[in-house]
Amino acid sequence: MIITMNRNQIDDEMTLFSQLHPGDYGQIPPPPRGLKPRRRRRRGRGGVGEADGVPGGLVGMKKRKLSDQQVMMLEQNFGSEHKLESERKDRLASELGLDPRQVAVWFQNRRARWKNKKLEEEYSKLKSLHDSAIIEKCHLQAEVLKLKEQLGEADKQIHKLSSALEEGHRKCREGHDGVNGSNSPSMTSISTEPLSLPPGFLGDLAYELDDILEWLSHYM
DNA sequence: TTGTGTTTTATTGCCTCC
DNA sequence: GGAGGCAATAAAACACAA
Repeated sequence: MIITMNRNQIDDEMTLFSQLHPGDYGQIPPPPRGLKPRRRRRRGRGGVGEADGVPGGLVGMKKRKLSDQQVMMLEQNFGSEHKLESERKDRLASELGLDPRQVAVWFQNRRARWKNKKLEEEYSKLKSLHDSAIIEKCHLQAEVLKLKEQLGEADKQIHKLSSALEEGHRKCREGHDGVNGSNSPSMTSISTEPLSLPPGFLGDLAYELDDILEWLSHYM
């Protein structure tokens, strides 16, 4: 898997990584103060073939792949400890018939690979967390929508109810103002009958409304 | 065989720590 | 100031499709 990132992304990842793995060997150094643009280095295969001044004594050495045996041994050592003290480096080098510098370089590159792998793992972990958070968010949004619809419906019913109450009230007043007699509408005509609330729709509120209606029929 | 992409080995330049 | 670490990068080695 190839991840292409620009410098800023990499820096962000590094920061994240160092936060997630504070104890890991690779303490990411703080951003260099007054970061100078890196000087483009000159190359020239002269490095390897130079007669002198080449660190590690790789003079005249052609770049050569390490044998499976050597790699296995190095991997074993890396597995037990990612850091390489100079004593171990020299011992390993002589055991494997390599230059100590080669051993150091191998560890260097191996640490870099290990770090990249860790980063990729961390990335996939965070990505799956992010994905499930997105899904959860969708569910919650759908739920909010549903609840809003229910709320609108409840508002309508409440409106209906209060209109019915008002109507009852009005009729009641008319009854009182007119002749006390047979044609006065009784409070029992105020009924919640036309209100077809879904069962359990208003919950406890429905009981309260019944109480209110009863109370009104008593005192009006 | 050859072009192309990936991996591995090695170098360079900079930084930190002792 | 030197040793050692790291990022960036070059270049050899390797894998593999066309």
